[in-house]
Formats: sequence, structure tokens, C-alpha cells
Amino acid sequence: MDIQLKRGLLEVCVLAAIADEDSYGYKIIKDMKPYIELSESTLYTILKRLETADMLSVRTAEHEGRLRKYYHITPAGRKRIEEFKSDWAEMLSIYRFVTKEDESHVENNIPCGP
Amino acid sequence: MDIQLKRGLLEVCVLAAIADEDSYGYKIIKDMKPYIELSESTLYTILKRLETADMLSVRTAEHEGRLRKYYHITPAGRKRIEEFKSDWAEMLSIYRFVTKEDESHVENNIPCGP
DNA sequence: CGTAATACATCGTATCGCGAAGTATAGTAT
DNA sequence: ATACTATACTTCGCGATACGATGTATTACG
Repeated sequence: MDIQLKRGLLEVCVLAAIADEDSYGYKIIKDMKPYIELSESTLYTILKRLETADMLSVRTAEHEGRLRKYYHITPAGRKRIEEFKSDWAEMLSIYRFVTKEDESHVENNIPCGP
Repeated sequence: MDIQLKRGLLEVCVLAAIADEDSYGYKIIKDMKPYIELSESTLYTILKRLETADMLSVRTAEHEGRLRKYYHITPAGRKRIEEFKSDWAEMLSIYRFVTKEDESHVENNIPCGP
């Protein structure tokens, strides 16, 4: 997949990966892998960025002798996901512009989003 | 709209704007405006990039005393649009991961893509 | 005993969108 | 007449970002 296309999804995917339950770096990468791949350096950069933006909080815990940093989504993080959902409508409109699909008689677009 | 989300669309939108008939910078911006906005500096950078990548060809013509550079899409440019269409399926899959939509019983996804 | 997997961190690089500023002409308003 | 707006293209530099390379440290496995 085109790298530029990935850019807008990475951050929100990381948030989605911790939305249901707290998670840690290595697990996030594995959970995201079927959908979108990212390197460790990218992930930890994103996590740091999201923490600075107060979209997640961090808690360090020991797990079998190793340290793990568990990430927890904040209300701001959930808001970010909601904003992505509204952006999706715009994305669809642009997609149709590119593919020259007729936008006027689209009735059933449920699978694409709200 | 999120800037990062825009990134993957800009290039392919410019190609879409010249796909039906040759166009020039200023007109491309105006045609794209209802869907996605971009500054002149961005556009001309993209046009140069697409030209280098052989996705479009350029022809200079005079129009009412002023010079215009008309851009014409090449087969490589059309291929780029086709690749975007296939990428869209992946995008949808990621969208559903983020929104936790059930991917298993999606039958009618016509309005979203091919 | 070495290799792979787990787990996190940092640095430098390349790409890219965009604001700012510049050049030039044609049409419109004051 | 003069100023402003629209048209049309160009270049520079900044900031954001993804990622490969590299490093550190522990556990598990053969």
C-alpha cells in the first residue's frame, strides 16, 4: 500500500488498538499487522506523540521480569477516533471524485461508514 | 480534514483532475476545491513530481497573452489511479478495524469501490 | 550455548505539504 | 490614472513524519 495513504491511518489505528483494552508496544504491532504494518521505531514515535497530545496515558508494569509500558486511551483519544470517522465522509467524496463515481444516486453506503 | 489523511489523496486527485481532459495549474486547484483544497506551492510541487515520474506530460501554450502549462495524463498516470483503487479496499479494511465494524457480513459495498 | 522472540529507545535521513515571497499580465473598480 | 483583484507560474525554507539502523536487556528454546 502507498506510504502516503498510510500516514493518515497509523495514528488512529494505534488508538483503535488500545481502545478496547490497555495494550503495550509489541502487542499493538502484532494486533495491527493484519490490517497495517508499521516498524517499532514508527510505533514508539507515535505512542510518544499521542502521549504528548494527551490522547493516551502510560503505566509501567512488570511482566515476567521484563518491563512493559501499558497504554490507555483517554477521552481526547476517543475524540480523535470520532473525528476520523467524520473525516471518512470527506474521504469518500474524494474517492468518488477520483473514480468518477456518480455521487448523486448513492443510497446504501452503510458499509462505508456513518 | 486531517493533513496526514490528505497526503495520500493529493497526488491521485491531481491526476483525476486531468484525466478527462488536459488542464493547467490554476484550473486544477479550482476544480479540486469542492473536494480537497491545496495551495499553489503544493500543486506545482506535485505536478513537477508527477512529471518526473512520467505520470503526466507538459505542453506550454499561450492564452490571452499569458503562458499556460497544460498537463496531460500518461498511461503510467492512469495506472497510478488504478493502484489507488485497489488500495481503497485495504483502506476500507482499516476503516472497519478503527470503527470496530463487523467485516464478516458486508454484502453491498458498491458505493465504496469496485 | 547460541539463536530467536520479547520489549523498548534513539538517531539520522528522506519525503512532503505549505506558508511566504516573488514575477508578470489582464481586467475591474475607485 | 491608479489601485486592486484575478490569473498563472516559481522558488525557498520550515516543520511534521515514517522508517531503517542500531543499541540494550531479558526470557525461552533447541
